[in-house]
Amino acid sequence: MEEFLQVSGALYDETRVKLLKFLLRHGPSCVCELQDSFGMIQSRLSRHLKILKDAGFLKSEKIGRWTYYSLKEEMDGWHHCALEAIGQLPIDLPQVSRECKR
Amino acid sequence: MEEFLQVSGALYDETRVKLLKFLLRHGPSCVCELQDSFGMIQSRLSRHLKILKDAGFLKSEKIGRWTYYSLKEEMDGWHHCALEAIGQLPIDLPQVSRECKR
DNA sequence: TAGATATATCAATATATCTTGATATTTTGA
DNA sequence: TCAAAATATCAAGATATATTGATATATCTA
Repeated sequence: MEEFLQVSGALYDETRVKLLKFLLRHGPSCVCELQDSFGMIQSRLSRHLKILKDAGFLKSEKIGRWTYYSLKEEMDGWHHCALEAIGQLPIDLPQVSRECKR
Repeated sequence: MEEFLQVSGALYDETRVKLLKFLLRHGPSCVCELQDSFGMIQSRLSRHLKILKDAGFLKSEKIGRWTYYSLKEEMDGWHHCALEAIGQLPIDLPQVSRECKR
């Protein structure tokens, strides 16, 4: 039950749904890339990514000073179904923007 | 998006998940039956049923002075998948209790 | 018809979640 | 080695949601 609620909670936020859809479309992205694309302040973004990761939707990999977030490969039916539904939502995503200095 | 969030929000509450599972197992139930089974005060229960109904999980039928709630027959994939996940949750449900005087 | 039952809704309070700004940590490159 | 960049986390205030108790409405039955 606890895990089910954690997943539902992760999905109950427009920002997080958009992040999932963005990663679904554009693949692995570093935090600063998402930050620039969404025009979101860093602490807020970091928090939402953590929630999505803790709920089992994302994995992260640290490379140098960048952390790349992407969708987990292995997911159970419930997660998978959620992503499917999100993939079909008719919402506008921001353009990819990379102002981070690498 | 709005509807997706409404559904996620409806699922982000232990009480409501239990209600869905109860109705999944026991079929149509009147409010007082649920009230007695769950030992929940009436206003609280009524509120949660309304949220589940508004989110597209339940329908209600008024018969005499009773209102019966049950799962909607027609549901999209996202709703359906949620119910499937809930059906598999290993949680204890209350015994069916009918103290309402009919 | 009056009283009891079933249900819905509202107002007030309690609790949880989100946002922002500040701070801490790690890594890189000059 | 030091400063800047990338990221995470924490504290405080703002916002949303849940719970309770009170009240309103409709229906049944004596």
